[in-house]
Amino acid sequence: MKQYEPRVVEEKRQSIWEKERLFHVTEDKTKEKYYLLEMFPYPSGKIHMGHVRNYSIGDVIARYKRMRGLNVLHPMGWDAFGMPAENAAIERGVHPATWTYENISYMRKQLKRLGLSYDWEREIATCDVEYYRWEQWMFLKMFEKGLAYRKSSPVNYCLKCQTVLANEQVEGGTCWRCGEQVIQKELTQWFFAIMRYADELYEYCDKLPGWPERVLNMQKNWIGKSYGVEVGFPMENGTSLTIFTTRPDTLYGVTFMVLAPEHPFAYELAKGTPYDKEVFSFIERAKAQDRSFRAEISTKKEGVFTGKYVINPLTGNRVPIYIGNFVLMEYGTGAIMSVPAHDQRDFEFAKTYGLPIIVTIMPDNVMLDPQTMAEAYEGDGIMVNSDHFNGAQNRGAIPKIIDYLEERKIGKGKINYRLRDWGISRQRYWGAPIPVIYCDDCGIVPVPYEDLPVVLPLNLEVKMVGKSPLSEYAEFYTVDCPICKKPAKRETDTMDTFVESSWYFLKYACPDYNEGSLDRKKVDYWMPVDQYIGGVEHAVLHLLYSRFFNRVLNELGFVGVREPFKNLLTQGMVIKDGAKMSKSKGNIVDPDYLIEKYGADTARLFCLFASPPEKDLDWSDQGVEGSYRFLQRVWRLITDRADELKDVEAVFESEKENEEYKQLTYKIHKTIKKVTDDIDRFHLNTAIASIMELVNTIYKFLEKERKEPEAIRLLKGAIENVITLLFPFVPHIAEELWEMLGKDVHIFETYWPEFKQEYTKEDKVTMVVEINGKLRDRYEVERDIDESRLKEIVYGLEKIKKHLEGKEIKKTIIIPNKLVNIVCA
RNA sequence: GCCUGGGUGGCGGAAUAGGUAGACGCAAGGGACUUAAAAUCCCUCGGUGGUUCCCACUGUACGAGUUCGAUUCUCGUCCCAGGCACCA
Repeated sequence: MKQYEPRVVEEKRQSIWEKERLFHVTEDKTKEKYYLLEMFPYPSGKIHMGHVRNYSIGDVIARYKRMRGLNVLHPMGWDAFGMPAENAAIERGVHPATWTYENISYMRKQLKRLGLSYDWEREIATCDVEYYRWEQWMFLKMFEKGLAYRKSSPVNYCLKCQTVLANEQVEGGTCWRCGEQVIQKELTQWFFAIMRYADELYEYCDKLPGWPERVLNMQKNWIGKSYGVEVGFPMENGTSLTIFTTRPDTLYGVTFMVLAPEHPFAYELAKGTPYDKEVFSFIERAKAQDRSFRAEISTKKEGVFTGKYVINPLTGNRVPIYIGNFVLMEYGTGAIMSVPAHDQRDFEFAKTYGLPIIVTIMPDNVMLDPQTMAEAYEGDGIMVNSDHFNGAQNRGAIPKIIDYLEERKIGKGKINYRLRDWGISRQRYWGAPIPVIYCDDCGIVPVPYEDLPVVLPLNLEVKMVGKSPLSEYAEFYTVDCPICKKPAKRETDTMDTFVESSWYFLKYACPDYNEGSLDRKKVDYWMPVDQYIGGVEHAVLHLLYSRFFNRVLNELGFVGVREPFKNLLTQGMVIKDGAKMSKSKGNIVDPDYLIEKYGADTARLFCLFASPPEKDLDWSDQGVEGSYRFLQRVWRLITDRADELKDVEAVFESEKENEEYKQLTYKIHKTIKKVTDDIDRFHLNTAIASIMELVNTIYKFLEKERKEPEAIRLLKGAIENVITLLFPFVPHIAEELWEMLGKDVHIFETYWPEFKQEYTKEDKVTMVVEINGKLRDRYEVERDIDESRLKEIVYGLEKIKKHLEGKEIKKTIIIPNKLVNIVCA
């Protein structure tokens, strides 16, 4: 018997795969296509367990789909621009490009060592000029359409990373990458107009049945769609103050207005009034407050009276205007109407500043009295103090009130979004240059298409200074204006790296295409991605940006589909000792060590078996041992009798007279069915469990000496199935064993076993016998037994008779082939 | 506060349409083989109690409900994880 040496087996199989270009695909119209994609990694140095897990899951699906005859595109590449490369440059004096490409080559080797079935001929790295030049090209197209624009606005800025961050990249006031507190800074930046797609991105969430509920929920939360109305409150100077509210049903209860300190009217109103000084100092104070501090719920709500009033257009009441630190300029109109009776914040503000409270919604059970109310009533009820809306249910009245406002031209129904446009400028070096030139005379001038790419210069030294390296490098930024030819300056900011990952899945379809950004024909053959697999941490970032970018490219005519990812699987994290595996926690397991010790097949098997893909995986060294043990057990099962089995013709079903043969036949077919169904619904852990069961059954079968030719043939059939079913999970050992049985590996690559329906159900079933829902006995009968015959048997059972003594049977419920429940008094 | 998920043995996890709770694996205990160990193989393994080759009761976070029957459906409570949050 040959010892199981994973390393030898795996290196042998991998070199064959590589030599035969087994995973290379081309567009084949005669076959059904299947685009399987896993989120590409950032080349940080080495792969980690999260990658091993993600890519193992993907590889099972890729290999399984290939075996089922689909034309599978399974690519891999590198999200290669980004900050860590610059940090490495600063810390170790190595150029970001060198660092990145070295990491790529090491990590590529690691992924190959895992036996992942990628078409490496389609590999892309986003830091490659041939990649980002087309991104610059897309930027110019977006600029033409007004989808890329420049504006000055307060932006999130991380002092440690020395760059701007998009809203999506700020987590609880801290930087998503380094965890440093994010500050607000007024800067002129480039933005992508993702808000134009806010509604569609929101509404399409309901048209993505293949996405996890959780992710769609997160995207919806992020987009934050809310229905309401904009209402103009006339001011005494003749203009009007517009506010946004989702609660027009409380309009009759407005007792004051509040403006954001940044509101253009804020200072204007107080000017020249006795409140002038106080208002001015309040605004300055509020503006100086840190934004994340101001956004804290616990921060005290403060305000100041401007000395001016508006008229409530419904009641004619004169209502004072305040300025408050809790009103946000970015949301709605930067001004709110305040209804202290029905909004807790307004209530607290009113109490502090002694403002009146008017109740307009009355709950069913209590009478609200403004004098005694201890808090705002935010629930539903009957409208009161509301003129001709009195007596209406507030919820039902909202559309009618909006109609009423629109008829009188006081207000207009409006939908507001929380989503902001995507700020893409980064004051960093290691990214794709934004292809724009600034000319004193001509203004913002896009780089002409024929001048692309704007190449990121590699011959400069990267060191940590306050500014981006490019802004210090005259050779880069000194340029003549393409229009007037006078000296001008090139943009020195680079694009957010999330731009690269917003379209890489399209480039995989045509990696070598050079005549334009994308080869529409090939893109249309492969898109959409049939299955996308990656971590849930990108639920709003990458996945939302990609949905946006794909729409833009759809409108520009480069891709036929609107949504890029048909099905999404978000795999859980890898946990060890109760915490996410990470260098800082010191609880990492190095994939290299694991592969060295147990081999790639064991590493893959453990990751797949220990928990279902979407859940977190609890790392267990003993669990790895267990997976290794199982593979050795399979190895022995075949190698111990390979010679004996080699020339035997396998059968997958055997005569019904022999009970043991029959049982094994059933087990074979039931396992094929179970594994097929389980892979289809991503229950990879239970698929493996059922293969283990089949192996256990075969060992049981072998406890008796098997000499009859029929037994040997059936044994071979069972073993062949173990190997084919295992193949997507542990391809190296499976192929090796397959070959040992004298079989052709090439057939195997495209073969998935079929089960016979008749053998997935045994002809004898164990019926459960319950009395009043309590299990009392079990009994084996023929499948589909006649009901009256069954009752006769069941009533005659000793244990049942004992329990039924002296009781009257009221009815008997029979679930065919499962259970009998006798209901008695 | 709002919106999603989730809570099952010592542990990771099964139970696809309301029908045998705990598949499969890990750990643990016992045994076989061995001079010994490793490896391998076999047995036991939710809890409590008993007349202990068997039987009873109990058990899927907690409390109700629907049902002949609930881990699964409904309502309420508690806890955990994630998202959003002074968003008007």
